[in-house]
Amino acid sequence: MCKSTDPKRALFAELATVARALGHEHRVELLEHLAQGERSVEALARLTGLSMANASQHLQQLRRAGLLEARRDGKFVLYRLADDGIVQLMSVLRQTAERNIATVGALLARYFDGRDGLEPIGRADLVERAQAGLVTVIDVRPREEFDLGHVPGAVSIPLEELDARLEELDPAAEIIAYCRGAYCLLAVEAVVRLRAKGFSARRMEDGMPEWRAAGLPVVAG
Amino acid sequence: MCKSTDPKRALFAELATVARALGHEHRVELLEHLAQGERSVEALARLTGLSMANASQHLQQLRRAGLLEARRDGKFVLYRLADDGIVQLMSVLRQTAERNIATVGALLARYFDGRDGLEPIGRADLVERAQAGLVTVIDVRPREEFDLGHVPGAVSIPLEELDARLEELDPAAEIIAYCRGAYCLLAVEAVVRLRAKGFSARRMEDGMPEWRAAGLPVVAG
DNA sequence: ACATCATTCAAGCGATAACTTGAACGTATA
DNA sequence: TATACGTTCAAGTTATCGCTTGAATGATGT
Repeated sequence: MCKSTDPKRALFAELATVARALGHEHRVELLEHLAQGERSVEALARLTGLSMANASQHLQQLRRAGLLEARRDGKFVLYRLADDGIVQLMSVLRQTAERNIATVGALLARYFDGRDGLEPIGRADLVERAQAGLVTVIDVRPREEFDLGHVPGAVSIPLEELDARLEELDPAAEIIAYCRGAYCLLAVEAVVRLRAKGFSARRMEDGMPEWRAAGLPVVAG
Repeated sequence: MCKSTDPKRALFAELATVARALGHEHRVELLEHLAQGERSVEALARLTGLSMANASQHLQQLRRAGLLEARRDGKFVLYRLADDGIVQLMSVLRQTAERNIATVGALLARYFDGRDGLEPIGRADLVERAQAGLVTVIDVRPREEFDLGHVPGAVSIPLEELDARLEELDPAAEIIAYCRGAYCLLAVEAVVRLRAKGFSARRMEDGMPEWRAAGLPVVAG
């Protein structure tokens, strides 16, 4: 009667295939890094602590699911997200996990609320205040990620250099730190340190991938 | 230096747990049915063709991931989505799959474009034309799903009854059919049959879960 | 109390996934 | 051409998943 059974099942299977690709801790971490821009297998293996072979296999799995694309550049193979919408998928997945998993809520409470009492500043707010010269925006990611794209007007101060470069910062202005995204704690760490030195500091909501996904301007190089 | 490694990994693991719960064809299908409203294990097993024990295990897996909740009603255990946001998660997952998986595109082309040349009508459009009395809206899902909630003014004509009830339909009005969602082909089948009988018919975009998620009014009973 | 029915649990089997190791492939440099 | 290095492939081990079967649990009705 209804001929939909077969193709419907096939579609469910495709959805499941994409979901299964997201269903491993290491692949989520790889995607989180790739949300910053394209990376070589070696760089990803180093960032995640995986063996090359293992990272390569996970990356191929993600590519088979259509989430990643790869291109060759010299002796390197560079992977990148196949689509900007994948950032949105990760974001919705994160929201669901936040709402549904008690342990996530507990972790957030412990690592954000406990260490970073102030609310993060929204992106729209930030643009406004930056134009008014009220805030100094710092990018605390490694410099290579800064070079691949950053918030206009932001200063690159990787977390490692923060303590040594405090004199560059204006003690009168509020300092806004950002990093890779909602679950990247580099900016939280920066805020904690800056406050300990007497600065007024907050972190930006989310991070670079969400900024990019929101269609806001990005400066590279 | 950065103490984020441990909790960050834990968060990635939580995201992966939620994603893994979506990573099986049968669980996607169960969620698709549960997007219509709460269902007993027996009903879900019947709808999906799974054994009771198997369906039960998949449902428990979804519940452990925080996607479902269960309550007891007499001798039945009724499962429901833990959160309306899960519909959104499924929707984004579907969008990603559509963009990324060639086979999904091919399936859609074959089963939608091939059989249903006209574009589906949007929800806003539908509301407007229904108020103007220009269209007849029919709900081709099984009656039990209609009873749990349907578009205001819609007539329940399960697909099985369609051929027998053609005289109820106004040949002058355009007929809009809808069912469970983007991947439910009941409405497509209805449109094909109605056109074969000379009616002017289209399907509504998506289906009941998305209608509900869009905040549009729903009538029950 | 007993029978009934929906659901869950427990055990067992086959299949798949994750990780490691070592070798093979491709590209750049000496 | 030979070497080095990034990447991928292939094989093997361990662990987990999916499904079935049969028994156990929990609520209902006779």
